[in-house]
Amino acid sequence: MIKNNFSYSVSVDCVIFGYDETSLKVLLIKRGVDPYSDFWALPGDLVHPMENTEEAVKRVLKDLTGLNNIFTEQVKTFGDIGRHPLGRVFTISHYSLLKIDEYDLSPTNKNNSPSSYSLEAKWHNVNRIGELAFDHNKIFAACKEKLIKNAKTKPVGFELLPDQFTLSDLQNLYEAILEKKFDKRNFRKKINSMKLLIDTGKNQKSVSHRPAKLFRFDKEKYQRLKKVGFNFEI
Amino acid sequence: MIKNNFSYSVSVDCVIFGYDETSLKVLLIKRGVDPYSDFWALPGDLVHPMENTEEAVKRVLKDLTGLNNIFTEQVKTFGDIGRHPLGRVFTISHYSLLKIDEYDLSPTNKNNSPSSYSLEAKWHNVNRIGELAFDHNKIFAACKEKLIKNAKTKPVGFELLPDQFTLSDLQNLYEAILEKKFDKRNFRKKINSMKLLIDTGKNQKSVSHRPAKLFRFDKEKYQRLKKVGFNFEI
DNA sequence: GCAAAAGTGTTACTTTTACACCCATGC
DNA sequence: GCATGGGTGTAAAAGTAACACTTTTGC
Repeated sequence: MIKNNFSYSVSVDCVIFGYDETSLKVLLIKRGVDPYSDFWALPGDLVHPMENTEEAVKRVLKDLTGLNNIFTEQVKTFGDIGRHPLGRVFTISHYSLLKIDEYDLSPTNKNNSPSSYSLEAKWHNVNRIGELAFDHNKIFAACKEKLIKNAKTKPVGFELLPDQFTLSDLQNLYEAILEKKFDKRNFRKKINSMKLLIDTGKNQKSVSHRPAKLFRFDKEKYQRLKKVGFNFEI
Repeated sequence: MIKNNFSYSVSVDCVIFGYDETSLKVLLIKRGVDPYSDFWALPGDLVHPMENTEEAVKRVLKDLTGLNNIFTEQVKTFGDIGRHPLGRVFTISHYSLLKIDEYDLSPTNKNNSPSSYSLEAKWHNVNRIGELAFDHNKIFAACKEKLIKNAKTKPVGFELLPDQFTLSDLQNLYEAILEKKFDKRNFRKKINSMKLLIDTGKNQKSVSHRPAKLFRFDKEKYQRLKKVGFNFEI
């Protein structure tokens, strides 16, 4: 047998999380081709010869959502023998966080062109996903675990919220990610003590209760503080 | 151009840490072949067609050290265009922790058969490594960062110590990894409160000061506690 | 007997937790 | 005027940080 060291394929897969003011969601595509035709799967694609891994991820996300500015982080690479029926395919998994209001998936949203492999894309509650294609359940689990871990120590939550949000939005989001309830006053005390939110001066409109203040996350200040050794922590 | 989706190569690289009672070390090999002949590099090898990623890692570690039981964790995959001069090679990096007393590298140690690519293997102080082959400096940095992060919240330190160790050994190790001094009494109080050490009843021998007690880490108890929600933390 | 590291408790300070009522708005 | 979620402070408890002297051994 002639030894050929260049006979593998490499793909990226994205676990795209969103938050719809109620629960944490993941964006899955329904495959339209074999293998695993009609199974729900993670969006992904082969890494092209002339692009870096991160570029492949950005391309997959752009093609699926139309958005360029999606937060992304590499999680883990899966490459077991037999994980793909067509050959040895390693996949570098990532989790991505998108502001669901910037990509409000609806049946009429024409941005939505999942990819040549897929028929449709749909948000799924993270606690209610069934059997996925390939080893995607394993990949999803690893990415969810990483999101949870990161949420505790990095301000990733803000990537899932609209630019302006209320303190209750923020608390509800963290309760959804960490699957844990917080005391309202203690939660606000902690957030407040970090001094990373900017009061926009605006309030909620047309709510049938006292309107909440709207805040923005001060990303620049966070970057500065981080360099000086500050640690975000929920 | 005919599109061939199976034209990449995938390797594993290992950042092997050790601790010699003084400082944190990393085991590097000196390359004996081009590219980067005579450069120090991370041990690694291509993933063979009929082995899983983890098997490739175990093989690399076994070939280099003769040891089977080395703790290992996947860190990050590097696959930029041009990172390898011979083609598109993705490398899945890992950090590994070994008890340096089980592999006491000396010029006469005949276990030491670094690999077909290399001339010699040598421990380097983690703070004094020069320019490495390929993008190995970047890989090393990522793995060191992950080790530091894990050391704070998982009992990985014990993988670097002999089976029996003193509390000062443990403190010195954590001071070396985290580059930070601890108060002796507070450190012991914290370790003690976790109740994860077994007093062997034995003491140090032939030291010209009061001999310290020797302890072992209770791995089984830790596994049990972890399931019930216990979190290790230094 | 002296040098060297082992071992050991108490107090101040900081952080975390628990908890209940008034406020602004829409209907 | 009532239902709804928004907004606020205080006290007890737990955890963390600072600190100094006695003990045991080898030489």
